[in-house]
Amino acid sequence: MKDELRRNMPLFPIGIVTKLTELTPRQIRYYEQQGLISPERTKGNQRLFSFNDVDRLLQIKSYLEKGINIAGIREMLKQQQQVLEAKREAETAKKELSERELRRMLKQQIIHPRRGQIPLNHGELSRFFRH
DNA sequence: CTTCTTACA
DNA sequence: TGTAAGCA
Repeated sequence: MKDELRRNMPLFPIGIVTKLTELTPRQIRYYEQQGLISPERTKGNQRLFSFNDVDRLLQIKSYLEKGINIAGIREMLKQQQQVLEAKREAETAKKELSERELRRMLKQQIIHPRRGQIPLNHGELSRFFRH
């Protein structure tokens, strides 16, 4: 989950990206103008690309080689982004369910302590059920 | 020297 | 898309 931040860090100037992708600066700037990528800028207005930007450029390149036009690629990325969003939501829902399960089990343990188990005191209880 | 924008072929 | 000009 912390990887996402790393992948979105503005790191490389356009010169590095041209070597990484085999695309010309002209092409890269044009794709940005077409809304296919949104690299950050330095205080001096220079573009700084992230790993995600580079990956996306490589993706754009392969789509272009397969004969898909800019408009088509824009839609592909849009849909792909929606899929990722749905995935994140599903993941979040899953974790919330897990927490509810944990709470339920804790409550169960407090209400019906098993033999040999030390009951939780008030401090611990309030900590677990504060929310 | 690298990058940026703008304009033209 | 390539290239040139004039800046930063």
